[in-house]
Amino acid sequence: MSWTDERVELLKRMWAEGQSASQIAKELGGVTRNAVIGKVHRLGLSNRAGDGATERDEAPEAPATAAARAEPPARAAPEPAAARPAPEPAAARPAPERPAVPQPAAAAAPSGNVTPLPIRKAIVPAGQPLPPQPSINEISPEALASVREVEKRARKLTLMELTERTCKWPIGDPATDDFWFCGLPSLPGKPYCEAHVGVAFQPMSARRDRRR
DNA sequence: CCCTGATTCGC
DNA sequence: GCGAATCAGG
Repeated sequence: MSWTDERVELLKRMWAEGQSASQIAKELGGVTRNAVIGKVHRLGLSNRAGDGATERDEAPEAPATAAARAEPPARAAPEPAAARPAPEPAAARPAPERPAVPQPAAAAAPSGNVTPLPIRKAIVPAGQPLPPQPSINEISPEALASVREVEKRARKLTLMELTERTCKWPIGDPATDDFWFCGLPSLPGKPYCEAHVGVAFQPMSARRDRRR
């Protein structure tokens, strides 16, 4: 692959957006992250400060990583400060036969149907109606216990920190600050860690049997 | 280990 | 100009 105008343009765009070299390489295809970095330097783009405004003396310390900047988006209503009692992380979640839950970017976790959550009733992700929500009793007690335990050790990653090898199980309420992704090592080829795979993927028969 | 960007240097 | 190898770091 060569650096065609289009590819260079895409590179510039993504780099400006704060995408990492490896992400850009993946997107472009046919090049490694090294190639991307090399190109970035040759193009003189290495200083990701973006504009050239004011930046004299002293590096901005935290160069505003992608993760840092990507955090805030999903806030619907401002909800004037006010002391919001910390909602405890919902423990139980949907357990669809096929993974209907987080799908990387769209990950708008349906808030657990276990904890009512104060104030914020429940922000429906928007768009289509939610898929049938499996009730808590459709999940085996063992899996549930395992999940509760594991979530205490979650790495609490933000959306942007997820990779192909991190568990993408959402924890907490996306409408509050108590929201993150599990982030523990995911099972090879699976989107979740062992514990979360346990509640995400279940044989239909097992679910039916447990159902009330 | 996973990941990041920076630099070097033979091609 | 290109990018693998390497370095330095989180």
